[in-house]
Amino acid sequence: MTATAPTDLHPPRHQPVGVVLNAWFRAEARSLPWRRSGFGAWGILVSEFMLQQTPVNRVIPRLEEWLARWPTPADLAAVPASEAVRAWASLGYPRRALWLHAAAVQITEQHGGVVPHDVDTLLELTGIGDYTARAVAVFAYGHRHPVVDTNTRRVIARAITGQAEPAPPSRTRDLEAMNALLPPDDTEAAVFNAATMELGAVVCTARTPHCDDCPIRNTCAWRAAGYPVYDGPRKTVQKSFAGSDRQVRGLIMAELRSTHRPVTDAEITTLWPDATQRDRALAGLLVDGLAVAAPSGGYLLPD
DNA sequence: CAGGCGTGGAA
DNA sequence: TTTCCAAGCCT
Repeated sequence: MTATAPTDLHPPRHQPVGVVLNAWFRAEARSLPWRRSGFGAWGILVSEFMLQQTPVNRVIPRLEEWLARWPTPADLAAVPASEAVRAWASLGYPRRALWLHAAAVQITEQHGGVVPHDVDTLLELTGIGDYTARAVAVFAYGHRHPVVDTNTRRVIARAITGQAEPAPPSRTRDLEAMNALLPPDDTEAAVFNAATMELGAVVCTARTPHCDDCPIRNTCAWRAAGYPVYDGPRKTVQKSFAGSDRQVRGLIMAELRSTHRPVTDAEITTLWPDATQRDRALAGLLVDGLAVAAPSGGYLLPD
């Protein structure tokens, strides 16, 4: 064996993070439906709606069913919103089903049935915020923009800033931080956005990060600092689900999804013992458009 | 801008 | 058991 060359003793330490992460992503990324070539902008859009606050493994079966039934925005726009809410099943946050249906109508009526390309146009669609607009423009159409989600914020906080957790989200600051890391090439930038999210999802996870398996551990600022504990402001704690208005809303929605007939007040009464909370939950669903009063009495999913 | 909005799996 | 967390958005 020959002696190790000096260059091997001092490998490049500042290879752009994008180059390293993209190579890792191309070798290690999970195979997910929306990453298949030719998946289509509509499929990407539906997947992004479903993935808002809902884990990947729970989304996949609903997504496949959804796209088999409604392969284009016009297909979804042609059915009542109630069908979207039923197909949403128990993914949670059923307002998203309503918003996705509304977006399909907008796309069909205002954009010729084609999912818009531009971030600003996408932002005008119901239920699409800054993350989803950028995700669609980048992952469906290959445009070069920073895409920042909760995974991205955590990866940047650790690998770049050196903190265990990100500070509270700041749109301007977060986008600038990601923009500074974005590779110049459009395709590489899109892959980098996905790779950063993937790293946060499977390696640089919230609770027990797998730092030994991390492709950028050698340049990670958090690791270099000795993994300091987070000392910033705490995230607001969510009220427990049991006994919450959310739980009552969920029970009523499950009942509405279970039938095409009006659900009567008597049936709703059996779902939850506390009348005040029941009334509050039902009123909220009516305001949100997830339930409507049936002409003959009782309540239905919206048309 | 803080709070509300479902559901279920994992630690 | 309880708590945390999961590709956010809207008001």
